Amino acid sequence: MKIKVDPSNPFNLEVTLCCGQAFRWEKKGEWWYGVASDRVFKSRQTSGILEIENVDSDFAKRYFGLNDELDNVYSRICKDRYIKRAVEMFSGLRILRQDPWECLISYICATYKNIAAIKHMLFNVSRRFGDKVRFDGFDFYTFPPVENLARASLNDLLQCGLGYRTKYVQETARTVAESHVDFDHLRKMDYKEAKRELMSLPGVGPKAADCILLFSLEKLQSFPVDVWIRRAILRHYAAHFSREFIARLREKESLAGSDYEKLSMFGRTYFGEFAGYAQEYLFHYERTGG
DNA sequence: TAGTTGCCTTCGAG
DNA sequence: ACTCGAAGGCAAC
Repeated sequence: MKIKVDPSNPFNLEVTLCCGQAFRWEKKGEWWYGVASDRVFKSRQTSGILEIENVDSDFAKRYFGLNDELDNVYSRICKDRYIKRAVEMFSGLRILRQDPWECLISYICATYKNIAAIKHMLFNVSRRFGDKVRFDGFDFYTFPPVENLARASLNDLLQCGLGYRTKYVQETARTVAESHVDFDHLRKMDYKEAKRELMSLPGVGPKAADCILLFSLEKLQSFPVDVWIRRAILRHYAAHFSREFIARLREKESLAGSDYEKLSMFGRTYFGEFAGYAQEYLFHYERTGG
């Protein structure tokens, strides 16, 4: 299937897949191969044409966030020169709509890890506990179904390189397996309620919850704060906070819970209903050296 | 080459 | 309530 991408509603496949929101896409030749839910599909983009194969167009459009009106998003979040620069540089970066289950486990694994290491862990988990799918002559692995991780032994999980996250993954998988987590319900709940619910799961703090809400549960106002966003705020948005607070932030290695909430709340109120979009542009801009 | 630093943080103890 | 340190291991420098 081919989709026309015109400049008034841009899409940039490469940036969207490389900016660190999803961890299981790989480029082979000129095609990007991905596994979302239990489908393997591939995509490539040349100038104004986006090609997608092996999946229906409704799913692909939703997954790639193509239903978001980016001109509207940009006009809402472009509040200052710095975010404008980030938006211009990475125009067409979109928030993916990932599978909530995979997203949940991914961000439990993501704590205190860099992106390369996260990819490595999730690849191990998928290879060991997922199903093998052959496509275009390559082997892919679906993300493990809930039951597979709920049944997994601590030792098997440990061998995937999860470290201290092992028990969080197992406990969370068991909680989901006992159907104590309803993702469709979370999607309908408001931001604060859904966040509280997610944070009741072991291994899910405020940062992980914000990522899961943004990347898989349609909460586009969610504003995850990691070390890069904290850096961006210190450099470019310090004037929005008190002198003492900024001084404290510069000294501290890690964020206290209340400090996290203060920064995240700033993002949500300053950038508005699409704060999550602003966050991804700032994150990518800061990480790639601006 | 080998060592160090840092990583899209969370949890639990004090 | 709030601070502080520990927790795999990979990868970039």
